[in-house]
Amino acid sequence: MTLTQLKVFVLVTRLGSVKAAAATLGVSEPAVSQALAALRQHLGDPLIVRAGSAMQLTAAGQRVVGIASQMVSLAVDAEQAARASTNAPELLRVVASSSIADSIGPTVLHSFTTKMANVEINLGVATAQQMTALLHERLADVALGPLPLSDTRGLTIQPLFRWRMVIVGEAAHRHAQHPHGQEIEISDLAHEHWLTDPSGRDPASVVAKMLKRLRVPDDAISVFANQDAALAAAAGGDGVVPAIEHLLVPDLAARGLVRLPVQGMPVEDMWQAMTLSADRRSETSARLLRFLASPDALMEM
Amino acid sequence: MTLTQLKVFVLVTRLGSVKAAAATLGVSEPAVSQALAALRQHLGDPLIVRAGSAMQLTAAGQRVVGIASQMVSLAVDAEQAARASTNAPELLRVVASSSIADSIGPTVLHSFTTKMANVEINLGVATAQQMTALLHERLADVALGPLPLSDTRGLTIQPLFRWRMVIVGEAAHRHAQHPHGQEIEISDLAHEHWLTDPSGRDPASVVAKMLKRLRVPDDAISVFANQDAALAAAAGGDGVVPAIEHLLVPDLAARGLVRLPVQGMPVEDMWQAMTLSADRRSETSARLLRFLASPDALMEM
DNA sequence: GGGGGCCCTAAGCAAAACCTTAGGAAGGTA
DNA sequence: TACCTTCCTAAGGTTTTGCTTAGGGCCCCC
Repeated sequence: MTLTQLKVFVLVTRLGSVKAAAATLGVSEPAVSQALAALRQHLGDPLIVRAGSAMQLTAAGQRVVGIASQMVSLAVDAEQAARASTNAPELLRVVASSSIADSIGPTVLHSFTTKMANVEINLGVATAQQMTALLHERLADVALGPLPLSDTRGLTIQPLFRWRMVIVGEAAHRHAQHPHGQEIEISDLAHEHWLTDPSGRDPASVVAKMLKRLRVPDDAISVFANQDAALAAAAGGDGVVPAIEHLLVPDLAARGLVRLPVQGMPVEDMWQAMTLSADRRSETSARLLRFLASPDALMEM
Repeated sequence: MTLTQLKVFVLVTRLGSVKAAAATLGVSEPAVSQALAALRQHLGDPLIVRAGSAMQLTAAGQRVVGIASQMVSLAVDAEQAARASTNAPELLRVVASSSIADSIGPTVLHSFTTKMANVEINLGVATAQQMTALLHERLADVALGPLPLSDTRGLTIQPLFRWRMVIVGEAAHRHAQHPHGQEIEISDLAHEHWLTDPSGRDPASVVAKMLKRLRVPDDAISVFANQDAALAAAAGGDGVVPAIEHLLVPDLAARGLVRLPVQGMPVEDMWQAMTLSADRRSETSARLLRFLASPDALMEM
């Protein structure tokens, strides 16, 4: 029984899937499956079994998962306690959606570290579902992203940043040719090829919700490392991009791109900052949230 | 950071010595020292340092040891929870002094398992100081032995068995020649060679206390695997044995041995049964203690 | 009944954990 | 000063973790 095995078990339980736990931990699926197998053998119980499409805890699993969760949490406590007692910088583990990690995240977090003495920030990328799991298991301290679809009980959620989604295509795009002032329907774009950053794969993101509403098939969606790469592909005529307005460079036209005049666009959405509920988060996490709500931080974003 | 490393750290802290922790875990001293070194490096703090003859926790060590202790305890909980949920026999880890483990321990514990359905007992040997550490860190459930010299706060202690110590030597021993009815002084035996079972090395035992009072040097004490082996050596004229009266076979004379007529002998002593305090011990541990206090168990012993 | 998604096992490998014996360093003690 | 106890490091070994890719089995859904 190792702490790694316990962490894996807890994550599989919370996410309801071996595959999701593997993605969250950034390892392959067999890695998770084997850690689970080792724990199962050690404890002499399957702990969690497939029940149709979901997974279900056994009786033993139910009792063990709470204990395992405490142990994972205490392991974090131990490391934090040691850091705090040795004047080592406090480590704040922040996870953010791909869009945020590629845009306002680094800037505003760096600004926070310069204001706060002796704090070190670690920024990772996750989906909204992963964020809730990572927060609950104390594997992350602060999460920045869209409002999760999953249960948010036990979390403190605070508005972070209001942004607007626009659709960008090549200047030569047929839908860019409409007479000035005339808008197209979003449904006209249902059969386009769509180019997104990794956030487009996050079911909680506005982009993914829109693509789902349009019933765009998976093979008509290409995921790029970031929005800029998607825009570069769009300039080559590969498709259209659901883009974050403030991330668009001013010289869009120079790159052969235009905002498509889609009705209802831009769509507004709000990114959120999340931590555990007030009594279970660290003081520094709370300070970061307060900073993110301050005018200073808003200016930076 | 592994659970093994945490267990080692907690034991070193409680026992105040790397050497003692190694003995308790049944491994070599470097094994403990290295586990500690790995944890020290991982947490970036020495955790516990030598301060003269004792060891002292650093600030970080003080904060970490409590967390580590909880983690070790939770690991035990997890295994017990899994066992309980799968109808596997509950495991009761009993440690006893060498004398008890070689005499009444196996008998009375076996009797308990037959009375209790689905309980498996694991019997180990430890000194009194080790017993308190093992109980506190939940590495043992019940301890049977002499009253510990160390702090017993947090423990429940219950009388187990009253026994009497006598001194046995070969029939040809010069002190066996005294006129009938005339006793010798115990101090007359200060320069004898003493043969004991491993309990003689436990500072909390009556035997060790007596040898210390007589200022018997270490090289005048030979430790045997059990009392019977010590008696066999005594029959060969190797020395005298501080023996447990009820463990003496009736045909002592046939083996060429006699009880030496020492003044003040036999000395009475009480073995104790110990667990964590009532609210922190398992129900089965409590049942074993109740059983050990019952007339049935007393009969067996 | 054929895909497709998800979980598992197999095989192979690198790294870490964990143990040993041998010997050095640092402290208290005679 | 010399010695002894205790802790640590060094060197070398086996075992366990933890990861990968490859592929088999099961279940749901069409």
